[in-house]
Amino acid sequence: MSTSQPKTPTSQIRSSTEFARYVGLARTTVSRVLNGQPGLKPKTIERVKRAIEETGFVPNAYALHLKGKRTATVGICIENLLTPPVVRKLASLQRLLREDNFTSLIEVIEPGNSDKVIRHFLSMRVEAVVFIGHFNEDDLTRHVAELGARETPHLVIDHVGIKGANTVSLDRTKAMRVLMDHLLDYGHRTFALLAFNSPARSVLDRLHGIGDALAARGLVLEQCTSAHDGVYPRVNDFEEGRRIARAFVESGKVPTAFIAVNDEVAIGAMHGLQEAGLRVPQDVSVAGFNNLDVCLMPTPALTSIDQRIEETIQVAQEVLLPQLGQPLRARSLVRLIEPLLVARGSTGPVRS
Amino acid sequence: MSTSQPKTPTSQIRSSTEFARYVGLARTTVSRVLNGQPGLKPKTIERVKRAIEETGFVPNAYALHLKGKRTATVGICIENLLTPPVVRKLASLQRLLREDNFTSLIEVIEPGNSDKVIRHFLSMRVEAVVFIGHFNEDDLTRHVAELGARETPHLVIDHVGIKGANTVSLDRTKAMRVLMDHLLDYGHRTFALLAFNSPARSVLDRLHGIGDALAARGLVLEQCTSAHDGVYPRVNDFEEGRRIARAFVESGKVPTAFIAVNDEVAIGAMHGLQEAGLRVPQDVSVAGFNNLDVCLMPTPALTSIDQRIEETIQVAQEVLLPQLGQPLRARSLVRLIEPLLVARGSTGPVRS
DNA sequence: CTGAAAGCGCTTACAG
DNA sequence: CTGAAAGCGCTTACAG
Repeated sequence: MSTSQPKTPTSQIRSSTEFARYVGLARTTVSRVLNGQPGLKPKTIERVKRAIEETGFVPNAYALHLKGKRTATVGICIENLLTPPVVRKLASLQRLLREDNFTSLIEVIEPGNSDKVIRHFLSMRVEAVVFIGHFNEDDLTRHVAELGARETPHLVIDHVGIKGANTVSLDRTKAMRVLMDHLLDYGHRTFALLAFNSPARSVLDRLHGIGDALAARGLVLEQCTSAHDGVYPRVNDFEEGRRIARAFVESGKVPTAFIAVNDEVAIGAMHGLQEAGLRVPQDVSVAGFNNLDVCLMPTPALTSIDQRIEETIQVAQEVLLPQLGQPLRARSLVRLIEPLLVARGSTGPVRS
Repeated sequence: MSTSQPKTPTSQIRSSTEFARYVGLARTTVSRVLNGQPGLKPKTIERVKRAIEETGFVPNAYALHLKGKRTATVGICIENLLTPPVVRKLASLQRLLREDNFTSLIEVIEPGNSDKVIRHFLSMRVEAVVFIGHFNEDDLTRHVAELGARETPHLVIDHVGIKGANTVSLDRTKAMRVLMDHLLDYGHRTFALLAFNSPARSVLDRLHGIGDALAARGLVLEQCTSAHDGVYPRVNDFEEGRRIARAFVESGKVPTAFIAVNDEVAIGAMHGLQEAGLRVPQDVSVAGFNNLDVCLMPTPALTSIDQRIEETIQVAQEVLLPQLGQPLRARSLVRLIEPLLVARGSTGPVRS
């Protein structure tokens, strides 16, 4: 019976009872082998191992966890907009969790489904919930409170300003201060803001950073900056950047520095400006945000802000893992990640 | 007791027993309300509903499924390389599954971890497994066979040629035939192949398509095409495209049409060619693959092949859902998706 | 070193 | 319309 037909797992065996009968041992013994407990005869272990290969038996996770085993599961909510930075954060986090033998449950939060997702996570008895990206602030605040009441740890990545939330985020305000200082040092005093017309907290924080940097030099945001942002939904960020750049050119008032909400808009704008005969960076400087691969493509390459995603996720892990299975910490914790300015050819001294 | 303090869920309640005691009903009754079974007094239903709000009680999914409820879970394996098309397929599929009240378990397959992932899926008693992208062919074949032996349905998206696998994929061979016909009709007879130096089945299929299209006009692949592909690992596809384009220019033998493995390489190449003083499409035509947003960015915009991802996922759903909970179908099924050529300014008639 | 018994949190016949 | 009992597939004391 236990000879050699290892190729076709007998799919009949569905429970440890059947499996134990197949091996000819008590369920208890089998369970102990499966869990690597000490004090088993090598021969017994060998028998069970071989039977697993023969039958392809996989224990039922639902019974395991019902019986008190940790679920070792973390629920991850990600925002609707699957931009490269969000995907990279998700992938990095999942990898780190898996290295610690945690499974992740991943759900995209869309308008109106966040309660359902959280309930699902709770029913799966996740040991923590992580939010990556930007969400409806009220929903998020409510979920954070509910998780707290259930003593389930949570972590909010990227969305700052949520009451009571443990947060890890790029310091977006500082990011823009750093970028502005870079441009101000080059002598720029007039700035085009491209596609910053969003009420999202992440964008507002960045506008604050811009304002702070200007204020530090005695300048006023409203006087130094201008915008021609579209009001329609953006279909393609590249196109949008080009469109806005053109609007500046046509208006006849072209600032010396263009600051875009992201790299795609920046590159679109750069193309728009170059098509209008302006030279980058001799006539205008252009800067993006996120430091995507695409930054290396235009000529000159695009100056951008790197989110340091690996570092963000590293910190996320350091903050999250110690909380799992522990009594909930009383005070919430906010960690900000230092932005990294990657200066390339698209920004330079203002023409005198 | 059941007055009004709805804000603070009493996190103590962790089981239906405790919950039933709280409401003052039998567990059976509570269970029936939770499952929406008929024949309950409205007042009873009301009582339970209110208690749920008061306590925030969420039933334990592990007990539910152990007791025989369907897990309504699908395992999704995605390839390591999280390119935009892969992410879009994943997101679309998960959305469709959720609309049918299926939960998805998502795991990235990395070299050597696929067995572990499949075991995890099996232990979670998934009702099907979906593979998105390209994987080690032997692993994939083995997993497909194992799932079959366990009567668990599966679906392979994108990876054609797996024995016994239910497959939905873009017809990559045809995609290249269509693109080649487009270029051949324009009079092109010399072709640069950019970054097709991969042994992946998806790339080989595309090379076959190129060969077929040439053969149909009495031309021979080896005589019409040339390559300067790098042997190093690619860090940045844009840079790689530019580098390869430069190699062609420096070699002094510049084909009239450049066909790239993807949009990023194509755009990099286009920039490289333009920087060398060649005009697109007057001097050279350039074509990409995937029809990403970035295609609209260069001047002229990039001709590309659209994978019709929504259609792919739609078919995936139509093929997969009917299999769930059904006896396993004997013959495997292969569906190919028609590619869509999106001709833009980067391709044009060959200079006479 | 191995086995029989209890119990995790649910649902589902089966009685009342 | 509601309740007591059995059982899903495991693990963990507790005996032998």
